[in-house]
Amino acid sequence: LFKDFDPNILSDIASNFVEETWPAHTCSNCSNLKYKFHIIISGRLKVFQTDKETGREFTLFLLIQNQFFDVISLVDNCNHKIYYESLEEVKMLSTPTITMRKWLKMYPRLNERLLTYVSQQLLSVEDYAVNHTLFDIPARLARLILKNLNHKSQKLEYINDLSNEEIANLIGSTRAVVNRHFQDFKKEGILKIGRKEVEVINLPLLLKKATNQ
Amino acid sequence: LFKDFDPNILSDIASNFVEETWPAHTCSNCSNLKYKFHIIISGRLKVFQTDKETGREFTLFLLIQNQFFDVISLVDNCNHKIYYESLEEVKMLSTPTITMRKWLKMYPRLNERLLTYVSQQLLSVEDYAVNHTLFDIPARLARLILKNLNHKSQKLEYINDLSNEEIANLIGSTRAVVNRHFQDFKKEGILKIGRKEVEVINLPLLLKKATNQ
DNA sequence: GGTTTAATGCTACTTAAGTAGTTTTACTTC
DNA sequence: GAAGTAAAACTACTTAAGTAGCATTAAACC
Repeated sequence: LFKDFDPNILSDIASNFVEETWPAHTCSNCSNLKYKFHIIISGRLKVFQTDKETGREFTLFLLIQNQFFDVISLVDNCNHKIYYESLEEVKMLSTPTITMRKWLKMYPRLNERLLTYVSQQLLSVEDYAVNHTLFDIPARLARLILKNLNHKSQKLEYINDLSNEEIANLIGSTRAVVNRHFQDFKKEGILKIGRKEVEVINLPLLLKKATNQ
Repeated sequence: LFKDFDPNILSDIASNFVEETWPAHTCSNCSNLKYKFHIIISGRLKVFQTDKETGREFTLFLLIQNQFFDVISLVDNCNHKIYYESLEEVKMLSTPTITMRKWLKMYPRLNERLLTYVSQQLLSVEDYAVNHTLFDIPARLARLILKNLNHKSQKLEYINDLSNEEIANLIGSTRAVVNRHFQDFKKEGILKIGRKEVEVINLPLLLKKATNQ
């Protein structure tokens, strides 16, 4: 975000950030964070929505190192009602929204970088929306796996240790349904599944699943 | 987008735009438009994805006056595979992507304005994703109506003349299902439905539907 | 004004996804 | 190594959404 900035400016900016540490499974909603901007240093932060009636959750993003939140709240008149939860201990830098807005005025290239970032988020949510609308759960599951697959190890990165429940939240389904299809994939020889661990055995078949055969 | 620009600069910019007119129901995919940036003057432009297998469509945006496309393609390394269709005659201004990128470098506040625009698009798609994941079709339909309701006339604006098919594309469903629930809403005294025309009769009941009772 | 076309309305059927509840497994912790 | 806990596996059931096909109505166009 602040790459190629003049060292003096950079140290001034840095002095306005404070380090925060959230222990694993810390929850927070937007209202507590409304007036701060955060940059993640380490750990994964789940950004989600929830329906109190049914208790169902939907994960919009899993933020990692060098990602920010909430960018939307930097933009005037944009209001974001959303929840956050750390999947493990998460370290981050934070600064008041007002300070960040001031820098946006002072250093125009920041806008450019945020534009890139928000555009990627847009593509990511678009992708989710399209998948959810046009594909069934086996296909969405296959696509999630493919998106996070390390082709060398044939294993998942970044989401490998998630429970069925969290996987379900990522594709907009429920634990039981995700598990059902994992079992099917196992029977069909597509996946090898350990506890919180997934390995791809038959990649061509998985690719076929990803497009509804 | 170019508000408050110096008149001289503005006329230079204007000279680099050409006017385009798409007749009603003109289709185009991204590959034809990859190297151009467009600003809509009049008419509605549907931005959608489609599954060739099933023929199902999903409408991401309905763009109107003063909206742009494709902003994503202005950002480096972002690639947008998407389709466009004019719902009626659409007039727009267009300029090469390269020119637009040049201006982004020259006039930093353009980045700021695009950031605002993309952020709103992000919120809009987020809203779609959350609705699709957490609510059933009656609720999504009710929410779509509420979002486009003119509270004075009790009628829909902007999407009032759309067919059941196009409504279905907006909430990620199919024509038959949308029609089924429209009939239910009619029977329950919530809506009065004419051909390509919707009027709200019982707003409290509609609000109740919007949250799954 | 009659014909064509498109949108809507309706019935019957199929199926995937969600739900509930229980059992089994494996990991953690003392 | 035993006890406790959380995740995963499995069975049975319910339901909403999608699909197919046709009938009806309204609009558009010669």
